[in-house]
Amino acid sequence: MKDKYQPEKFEEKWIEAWEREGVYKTCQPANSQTSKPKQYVLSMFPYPSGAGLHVGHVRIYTGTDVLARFFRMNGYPVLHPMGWDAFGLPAENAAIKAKKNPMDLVPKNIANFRRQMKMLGFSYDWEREFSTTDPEYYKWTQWLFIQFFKMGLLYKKEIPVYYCPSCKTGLAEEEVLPDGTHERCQKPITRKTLPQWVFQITKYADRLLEDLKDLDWPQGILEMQKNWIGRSEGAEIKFKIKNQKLKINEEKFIKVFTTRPDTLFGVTALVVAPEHWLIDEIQNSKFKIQKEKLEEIKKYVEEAKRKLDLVRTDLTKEKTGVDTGLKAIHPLTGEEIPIWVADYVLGWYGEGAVMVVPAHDERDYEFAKKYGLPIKVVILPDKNSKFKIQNSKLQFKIQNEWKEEAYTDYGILVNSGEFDGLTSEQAIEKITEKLQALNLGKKTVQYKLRDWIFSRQRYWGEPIPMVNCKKCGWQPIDEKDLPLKLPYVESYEPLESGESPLAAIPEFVTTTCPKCGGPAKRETDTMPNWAGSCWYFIRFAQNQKSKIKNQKLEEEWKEKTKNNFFLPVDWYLGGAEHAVLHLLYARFWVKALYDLGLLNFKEPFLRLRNVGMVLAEDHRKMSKSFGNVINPDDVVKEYGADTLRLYEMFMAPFSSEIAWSTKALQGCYRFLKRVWEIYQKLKVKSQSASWRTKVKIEEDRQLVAKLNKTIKKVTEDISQIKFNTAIAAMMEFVNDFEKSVESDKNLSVENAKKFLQILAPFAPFLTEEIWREVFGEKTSIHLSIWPKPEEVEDEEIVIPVQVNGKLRATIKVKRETYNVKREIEKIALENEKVKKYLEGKKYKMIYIEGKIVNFIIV
RNA sequence: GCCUGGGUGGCGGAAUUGGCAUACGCGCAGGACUUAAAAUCCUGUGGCUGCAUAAGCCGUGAGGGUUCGAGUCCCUCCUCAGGCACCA
Repeated sequence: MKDKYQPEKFEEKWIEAWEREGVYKTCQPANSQTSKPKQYVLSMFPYPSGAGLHVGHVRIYTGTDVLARFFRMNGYPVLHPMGWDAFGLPAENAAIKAKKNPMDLVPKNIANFRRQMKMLGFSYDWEREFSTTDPEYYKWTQWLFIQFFKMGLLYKKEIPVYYCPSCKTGLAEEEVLPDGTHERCQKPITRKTLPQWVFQITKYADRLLEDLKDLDWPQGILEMQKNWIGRSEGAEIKFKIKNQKLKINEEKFIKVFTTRPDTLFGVTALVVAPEHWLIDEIQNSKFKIQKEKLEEIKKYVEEAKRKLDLVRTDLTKEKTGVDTGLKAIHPLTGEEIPIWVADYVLGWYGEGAVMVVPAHDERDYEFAKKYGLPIKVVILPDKNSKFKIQNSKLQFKIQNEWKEEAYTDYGILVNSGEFDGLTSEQAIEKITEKLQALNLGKKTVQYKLRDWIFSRQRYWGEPIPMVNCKKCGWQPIDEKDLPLKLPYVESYEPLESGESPLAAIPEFVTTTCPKCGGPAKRETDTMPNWAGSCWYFIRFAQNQKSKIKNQKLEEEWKEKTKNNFFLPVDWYLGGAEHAVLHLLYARFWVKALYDLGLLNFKEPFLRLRNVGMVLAEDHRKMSKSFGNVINPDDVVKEYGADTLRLYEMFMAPFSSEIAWSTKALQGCYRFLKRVWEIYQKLKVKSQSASWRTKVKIEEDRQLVAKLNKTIKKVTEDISQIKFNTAIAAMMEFVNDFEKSVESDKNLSVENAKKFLQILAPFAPFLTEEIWREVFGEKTSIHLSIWPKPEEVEDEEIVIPVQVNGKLRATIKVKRETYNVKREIEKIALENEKVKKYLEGKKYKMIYIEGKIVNFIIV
């Protein structure tokens, strides 16, 4: 009587056995004498929500688990860890909702996540597990903050920030969705001026861009990072301000940034942003302007500053602005041009001011048309192009058609004095050179990237380890006082003042200055949820046990980290939603740590692969409110962990989105069941006949050939993250295997084991059970050595035969003759169908060795 | 508007990188087992013409091109998804 496939009967047993036997412990070769390179295989670690593991998590983690198991069996030293990203708004908001302190709630959630991960058989080295909320971990996050502060990358500044009135906290620009809502709570965002810690990521803009070229990342993600950093080359040009109130010799300039210095002669105005220093000086009466104008400007600027960038940058909105009445001097023509203020100019980009070239910039044209500014054409598509300007309307004749638009492409210069006749490319060089010679301009580079606001006015984050002393300013706390622990509090909800709840705890706030010993106040802001994930991958690799007493933190860090065997990460798998933020921040930290001499590599993640989302059966996102959530616990209970793992790897390429399909899941269950039954039959055979003894059995040669092809395919596919086709190949093999089991011919024990081994990364439970129960192995299949495919050549190969490019027949050819063209021709012509088409015709024969024959009738 | 990916049966998707299009799975149809259903197993399954498991034609978003040969390369267009968007 053969056993049925009942995963629930053995899966739990193996979870315990693997743990007891230490099967997945990280092997750190003493002197890295192994010939194979280390493989650090990492998934983006989860925020442990109360809802437990999502089937989307299961997909990423199965992906890295398959890779880790594959590399382990292939003899590579593997680091495959897991931890918890538990600080931040989601955990805190959930805690507030549940009316429980996050400090109590988070460990419960973690325990549940850990249980589910073990249930799914993920081969983590659990000894390295930690949570970003462990004081022993955030001690180091705080220490790193201090190092960054000391190197001048962090400073505190009063700045208008995005502020979420619902979450009562300041936000980074990246946390604001395009519709002006908060990415976490989806509520509208306003502006508020708050003192904030600012991280100068912009100092690394060029390196963050430059080093992308060495990364093996998805093209789309690289592009998104490039766009986000947004480098553009151009010129900075100085326009002198003319005003009677300025003293003789006192010169004031407005600087603008432009990528098109070739259009300089077409400038008919300057526009500054409402935040521009000139506007402040006008309001402080530094410049003499008409009283009505001043009122108008004040009103306009106040309104603009209240608006979000998102509203200001709404493209559909009509442009507005106010003429300041001030004039600037054109650097090359000496003409006087008006200075306007308008909110379509962004204060933070470039110099916060632009030169207006209505004829060659769409926005400027729109603005000039509305306010009747002069339009001056200085670039033509080619020498003989025609254009006309009537009543502030500009038209170009393009391909015999008059079109009303600004001409924004490159072309030939006209009305540009000595530069007439040059191409735009030439003029950009020449005009910039001339300005440089006059000390009125220079070549420069601008970035879109903005500095990173690093403060959060919330409870559930790493306390910022800084103290404010009236005498000494901001001072980092002494390293012997690290970690600065987050106090357990009764009231952890944000304060109405917009401050962190820590500000309401006098025992926390009141302290002494680490420098002078005088009275001082602690910083009460906490770090954003990104902080912990900026270096967690480093922590996993550190040998966490070695610690010499009284060792300085810097020494300890260097000892554990600098020549660390496993760093950096070789394979990083996760969702594309982290394309910019997390990945950019982590790259930034690594570069800064490199500069501090704390790391010896410059990029954290060498290979990145995205995982596609798992949608519900109805093709919508899984959500409680839709009632379409699939719980991994339920699936495992009904089908076993192996089925769930296999299904999620099989449904589509790893990076594609999939919609849940219980039917397809059942298909994977059937496959595993068939594998189970095949080996049960072999077991029966082994007891009744000679199968497991040393006596030679007759093998099915075709099946052996198929097996070796399958091993080859699976080996290649796994290392290219093509899990779906690897599984398809194994299914194909099983289709044949199943038939052969019924016959007398068969596979040898060795070969039967090989198939189990290649299936093992996907279905670790089932394969382990068979490995030990059917084959009587004493050590885990997951520590066995990956099979090498043997070259088994088919005796005959099949070659398709085309006539005039259309398939007409296939012929079988003996392997020893397949490279003899004349033989192939002879065999092909013997084929009835081919004969029919070629009878009595002249033809030319094309033969691609071993691939195809094509007869062309001439 | 700009950037990046895609578009292949009823569905999810394969295709050795220019060489038998639709592997594998789901679904569907027919059959076996069963009093019956579920489960399981077997067979078939791109479309059209045909009694046909005869023969042939058409077929990878649309149109054109290169080639003995195109899902794959080139040009033009349509369309879907994601990202960015007054960045001067």
